[in-house]
Amino acid sequence: MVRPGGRSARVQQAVHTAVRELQAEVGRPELTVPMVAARAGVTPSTIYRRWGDLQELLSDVAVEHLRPEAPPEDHGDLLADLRGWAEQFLEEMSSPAGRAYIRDALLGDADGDNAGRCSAYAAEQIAVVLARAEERGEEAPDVETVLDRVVAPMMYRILFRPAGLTDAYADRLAREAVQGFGAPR
Amino acid sequence: MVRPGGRSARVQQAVHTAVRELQAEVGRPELTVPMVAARAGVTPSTIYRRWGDLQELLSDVAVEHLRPEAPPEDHGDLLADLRGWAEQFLEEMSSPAGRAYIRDALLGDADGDNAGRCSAYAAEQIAVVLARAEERGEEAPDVETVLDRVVAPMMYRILFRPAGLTDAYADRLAREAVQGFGAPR
DNA sequence: AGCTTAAAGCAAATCTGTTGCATCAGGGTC
DNA sequence: GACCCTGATGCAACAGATTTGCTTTAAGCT
Repeated sequence: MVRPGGRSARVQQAVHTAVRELQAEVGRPELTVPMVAARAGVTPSTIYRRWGDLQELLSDVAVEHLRPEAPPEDHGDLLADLRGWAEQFLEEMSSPAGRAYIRDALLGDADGDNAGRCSAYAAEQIAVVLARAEERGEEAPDVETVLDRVVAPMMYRILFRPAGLTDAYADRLAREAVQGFGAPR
Repeated sequence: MVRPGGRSARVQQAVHTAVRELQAEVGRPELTVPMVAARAGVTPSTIYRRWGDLQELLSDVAVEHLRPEAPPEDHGDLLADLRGWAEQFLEEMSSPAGRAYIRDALLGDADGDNAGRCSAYAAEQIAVVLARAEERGEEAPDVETVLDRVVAPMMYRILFRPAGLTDAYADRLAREAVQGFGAPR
């Protein structure tokens, strides 16, 4: 059972904080479970029991970093909203830090839970953009289409070919997703 | 320097074989470097020195698994070729084993070399399909477009939402990539 | 207030990962 | 074909990480 206000919650909080601080201070490659435990004021075995190993812990922390902090900006029309969102997404995710978080999130995640959560974050943001478009009376593709046409290509290139990713690329994907959505099949 | 016929090559071979055998026998979560070393008739320090850690070793082995074994089948036209290739790709990659290999290839790979190699394999196969289409006089998109429209969506879903991936999905992506390529922008 | 139980602390034992030094096998040179 | 040079491997000792059984703590419930 999860006891939200209790000691477990405090421990989780302390451990997460310790991971973030130490990542910044000593760098991820130097991180060890005992080091995190010491900083969090906890014994290593607690961490091993709760998280299994360092990778799962890092995965947890990474997912928190990847959670969007604010809804996407409203630029007045679908294309502009989607372009803005895609540009920002690409910029954040393709940075060395962003790529590290994505890798960590995927890595310590045998069941795919954390990966699914990341995708859900993106889907939520896109859903907001599309809902606004609907309200304005614009024709809009559905979330799945935008995932396929915009998010997937960016993520694929971030993971598999991390060179030459520019705003222009994000723009083009957004444009093609919106304009092509009603195009002939 | 790599000495292809020498001891290094034999060691590499023995270690790779040991990894594959042990993955099948005890499962990947139980794998350890000392275990692999013992099976390969090698000391652990050799592995640590050559590969750094288990993840990099697994990454190496995974990339070999992901190398295509034969050129894509020729079905007589672009759409059929692409559909066939996409279906097969999705089937192989979305299986639990396939996903494990992809994850391993991506994750034990600080510099992104192995990930790049995976993408290059896919790009080669697609280039073959597209070159055939050109020879037949068919209009064909370029490789990058197919990566964006077909490979990226499949890979994104394999990694981030590993549920409900069917042949029909691969079909649809292939169809949209081919028919939409000349569509209005 | 007292009881129940999941989670945390503690400590011993085990195994993984690291490192310095000696040895060995290939490849190149004469 | 015998001889050195280079880099990779073996060995062994060590440091540190991970596991595990048992005890203790504290949150939630009656």
